[in-house]
Amino acid sequence: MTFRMTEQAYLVLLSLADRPRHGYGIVQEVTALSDGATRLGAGTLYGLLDRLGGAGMVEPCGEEVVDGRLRRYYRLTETGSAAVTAETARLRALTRRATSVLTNRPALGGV
Amino acid sequence: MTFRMTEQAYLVLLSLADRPRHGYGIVQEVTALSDGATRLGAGTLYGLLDRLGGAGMVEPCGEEVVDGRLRRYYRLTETGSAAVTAETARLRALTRRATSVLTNRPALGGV
DNA sequence: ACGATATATATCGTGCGACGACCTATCAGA
DNA sequence: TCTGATAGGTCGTCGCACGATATATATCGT
Repeated sequence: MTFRMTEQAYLVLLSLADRPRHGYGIVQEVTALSDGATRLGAGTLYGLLDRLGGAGMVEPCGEEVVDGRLRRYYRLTETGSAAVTAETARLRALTRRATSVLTNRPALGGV
Repeated sequence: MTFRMTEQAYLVLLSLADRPRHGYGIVQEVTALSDGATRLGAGTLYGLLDRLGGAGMVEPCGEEVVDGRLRRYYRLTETGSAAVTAETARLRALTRRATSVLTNRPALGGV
C-alpha cells in the first residue's frame, strides 16, 4: 500500500484504459502516449505491474500464445480506472494553473 | 547532469516562475500550486535545490533578514525558465491525449 | 548462413531521489 | 511558558527507475 502515483505508473494505467494489453504491448503504448519521451524498461514495467497489482489497480486477465510466444494480459480494475481518471483531472488542473502562471509573469526571474 | 524532471522538481521550478522566492516560500507556493496535494519536506526541497542548481536551472539571488530571520532567495535561470515552459507543454499534451483516451473508451476494462 | 532487430517474458543490482526525523533559531500569541 | 508558524539545514532510509542480463522465437537484410 501507500502507493506512489509516479508518472510511469500513471502511463501504465493510462495504457490499459481503453483495453487490456500484454507487457510488451504496454511498453509500446506508453511510448506512443508519451510521444517517445518515456520508454519503459523491463525492470520498470514488471516492478510497476507488481505494485499496481498490490494496490488493486491492475489484474492479470488470461494468457494467449501467438506465434509460439506467450502473451500475459493485464487489465484495469475499477480502482485502477478511478485512479487514472482522478490523476488525469489532477494533472489537468495543475497544467491549467501552470499555463496561467507562465503567461501572466514578468519578463524573467526578477533581476 | 542527467537531471531527472520529476513532478517535485517541476513544481519547484514553477513556483519560481513568477518571481524569486526563499526556501520556505517555495514550500508554501508548491502547496498552493498543487492544491495541498504536494507538501515538500525539507529534505526534498534542499536536495532538489542542489540538483536544480547543478543543472543550471536555479540560482541563489541574495539574502535578506526579516524579523531577525534569514531569507535565502532563489530564482530561475534562462535554462530553468525554458525547462518549465517545455515541461508544461509536455504535460499539457499528455493530459490532452489522456482525456481523449478516457472519453473514447468502452465501459470498463474489457470483461 | 549469419547477425541484427523485433517480439515477448522475467530477474537482479545499482543508484538516485523522496521523505521523514531531527536540529537550530526567532517571533507571535495563548 | 509553551506551542505553532516562520526560517534555515543535515542525515538515513527506502522506494522506485533503470540498465544489464537471461531466455526464446520469428523476421529481415546482407
